[in-house]
Amino acid sequence: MITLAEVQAFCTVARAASTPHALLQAVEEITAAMGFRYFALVHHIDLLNPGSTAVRLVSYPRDWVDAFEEGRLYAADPIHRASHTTTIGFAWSKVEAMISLHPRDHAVLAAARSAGLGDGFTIPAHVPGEVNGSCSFAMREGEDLNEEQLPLVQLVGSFAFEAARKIARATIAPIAAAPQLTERQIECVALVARGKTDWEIAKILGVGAETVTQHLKDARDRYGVTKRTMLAIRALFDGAISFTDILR
Amino acid sequence: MITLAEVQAFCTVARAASTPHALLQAVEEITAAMGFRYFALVHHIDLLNPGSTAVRLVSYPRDWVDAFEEGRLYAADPIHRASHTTTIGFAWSKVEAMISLHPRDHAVLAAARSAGLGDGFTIPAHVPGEVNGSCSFAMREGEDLNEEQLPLVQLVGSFAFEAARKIARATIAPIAAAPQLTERQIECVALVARGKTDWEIAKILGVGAETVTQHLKDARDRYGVTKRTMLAIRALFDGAISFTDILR
DNA sequence: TATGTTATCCCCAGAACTGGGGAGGGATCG
DNA sequence: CGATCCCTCCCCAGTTCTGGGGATAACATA
Repeated sequence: MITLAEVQAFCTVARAASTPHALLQAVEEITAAMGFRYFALVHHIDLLNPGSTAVRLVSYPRDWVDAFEEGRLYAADPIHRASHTTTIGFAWSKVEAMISLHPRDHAVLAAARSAGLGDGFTIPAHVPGEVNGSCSFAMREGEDLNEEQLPLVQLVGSFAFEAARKIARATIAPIAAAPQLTERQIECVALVARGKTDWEIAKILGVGAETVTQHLKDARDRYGVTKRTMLAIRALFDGAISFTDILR
Repeated sequence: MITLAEVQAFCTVARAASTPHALLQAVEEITAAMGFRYFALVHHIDLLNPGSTAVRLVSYPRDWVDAFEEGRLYAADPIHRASHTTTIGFAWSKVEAMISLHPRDHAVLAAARSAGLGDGFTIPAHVPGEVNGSCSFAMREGEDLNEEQLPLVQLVGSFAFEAARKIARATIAPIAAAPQLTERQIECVALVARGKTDWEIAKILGVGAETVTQHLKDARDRYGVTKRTMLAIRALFDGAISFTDILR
């Protein structure tokens, strides 16, 4: 069982780390201290993309890393998907309660098990306008998570990710600087996201249809997209609109 | 100085809380136990919006809450802005190092101080596709933060926010059970979400354009929606596709 | 064997979106 | 006062979606 003091010490070391290697070492040490065997500290993007400068520190079994990359699973991994639905850490055994699993997802999880991964704990890391990431710690198969210390594991994960983010920040190209939409544009986009046509939006807002078309034209321009679908999704992604605005 | 055991106890209580009131009480207690005077657990959106189902638990000085709402500061608050740039908690005194402050921001901070707020600590809470949020704890003016326990404060903030999020979500009528899309349909929807036309998707998948149109027709039927924008957003919401698939 | 699901392809007509162009009024800020 | 931004409205041509109606073949399953 790790102590709070150890976590704080790790936090200090991680904050001071200026190279991926230094951070890797610190994370390796604390991973072992917490009783885990493996960890993965990653941004959820195409790991095969050669231009990628994202965060990536991994100590998973070689077999699994290979399978993961060759199968391009970074896009399909149910653990990653689950991490997009919460702000706090979660045990992998609880994933089924968080998202609905496709047969394909079960296959991914089975593949991970057969590569030697047991249960694990993943701490999500989201920053609006940046690619999402997470920090995961895993046991060998058959070993059990120590429920008691999961809060501390979450702290470690958060600090580790932030440290990695700080190191990589200079080189990561943001998806795009989030442009600011005007109030009217946001209202229109929110209604677009609810499947309304320009004409319907115009009726709802009490303006002419041409005006709505114009607002959406401007909004598309700001995001540099050409389709209203992309517009809605980009606005969703950086928080200009939210699911709670849309689904009621 | 609060202990880890107390944090864990709070976590259990918060997780079990089913009403805003129950959570409020728990947060109030632990706020005092941590040596803070005030807290604010909020989604960063228009607090005046009556239809809002957002998280909002606040115990700030009355003066400040009023000023905040009347001035519509939720959009401009530098603390909120700063919370959009990180994944871990930060002391308000460090905000200047995180974002550049306009004269207007200094005015906001000065207003907070004159309402009786001293230094504080804010834990960001982001979930892709939801409005951003944060959990803040504040001292009275003149009192100092206890640096030692900030990691634990961060844990409390995270757990509190997630609990509030869970409660807020439960009060919303649950969306119709997520229909399963076929693999091909999901591929098409993922590409729709990236702004592709049917013709482009057909080229990418190596099939006829009519086929793509058909897949999307079927997918729309399953979700019971009539617009591809809604289709993409619904698929995003229940995890059939993820931002990771889209923004790459 | 019958049934259901999935994936593939085809046609068409009307509705909706997109990207160009333009214009006037009001507010704010230096 | 000029510059800039925001909101409002208008026209047009071309592209794209959407909702109908079909079809065939492969595959699993009952």
